[in-house]
Amino acid sequence: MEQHETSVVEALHSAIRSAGLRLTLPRRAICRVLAANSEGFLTVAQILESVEQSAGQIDSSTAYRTLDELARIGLVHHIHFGNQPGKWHLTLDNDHQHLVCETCQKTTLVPLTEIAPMFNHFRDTYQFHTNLHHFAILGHCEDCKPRYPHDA
Amino acid sequence: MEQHETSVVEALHSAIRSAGLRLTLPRRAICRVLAANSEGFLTVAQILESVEQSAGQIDSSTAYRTLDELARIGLVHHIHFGNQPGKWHLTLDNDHQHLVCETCQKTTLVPLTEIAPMFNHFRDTYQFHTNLHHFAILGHCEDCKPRYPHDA
DNA sequence: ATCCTTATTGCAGCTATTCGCATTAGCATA
DNA sequence: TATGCTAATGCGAATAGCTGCAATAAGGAT
Repeated sequence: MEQHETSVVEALHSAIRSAGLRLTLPRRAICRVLAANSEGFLTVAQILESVEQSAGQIDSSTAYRTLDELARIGLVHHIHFGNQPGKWHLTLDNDHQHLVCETCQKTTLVPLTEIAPMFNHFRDTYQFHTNLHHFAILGHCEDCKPRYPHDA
Repeated sequence: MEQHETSVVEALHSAIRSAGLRLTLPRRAICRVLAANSEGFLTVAQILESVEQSAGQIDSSTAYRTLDELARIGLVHHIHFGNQPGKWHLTLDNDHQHLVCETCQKTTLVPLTEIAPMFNHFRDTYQFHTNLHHFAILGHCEDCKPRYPHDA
């Protein structure tokens, strides 16, 4: 395992611990897989497969529950592209947001500073506290033309 | 059926026809149910139940496919609240966006004019065309305290 | 009114995801 | 290091949602 991966795993571990969650074997294994694929979006099936190779088998319900917890404490996103199974993605950096193309899944990072004004507006005007961790913005990139005019 | 509901149904019918889709019995039934609940968010299970009372039974796969088509031509949203089944909502008016509380599901409407600047920014800066129809903003209302500090 | 093309439907079966509950194992404390 | 509390796991079963395909029915053309 690379040095960088190791430090990502350690960061995840300490985040889990400081959120008051227990650091179990399945959770360690999932953290390792996520850290080894910090660039990509993984399905639960892919995560289970990877875990099985490095550690033992874990139950899929455990994976779903763990990923939900990690999302709740802000360590991962989950995104649905069209009708495909949901995908999970590390979000160690909390300083940007994702614009994801629903067609080609190209992801563009937007600094939080560019979108914070809108969320501050929601908070001040509507007393609504946006959950940035669960929040990814879907649409289309320039290359992937929408099928219907209204999709623009 | 109220006068208003009737006109909503007719608007849906003509939108379906002008999108090049066929106006079938199951689709008519689904339109009627949506129009009768234009304020709320309905699960597929609720839609099926309502349809069964007014018209005959329709298959759940037909409902899913019909709702997908309606979403594609911009007549409905679909939103997921946490881990609950997805919900569908009429969007005849395209002039607002939804802020949805993940805990109590209270929904706040925000005029599109208040959020358009951000999406225009995405378009101009990143060539990213946000899909407003599939897009709902999740978070927490003032009354539903987040369980973890970072959720604020 | 009938015919023809093909979009839609219903069915069967499958994948994805969730839930309840008894058992196990973190980890705080003694 | 041993003990106790309870969060988390694994299993089984249920629900949600999707897909392929043969049969059906919209709706344009005759």
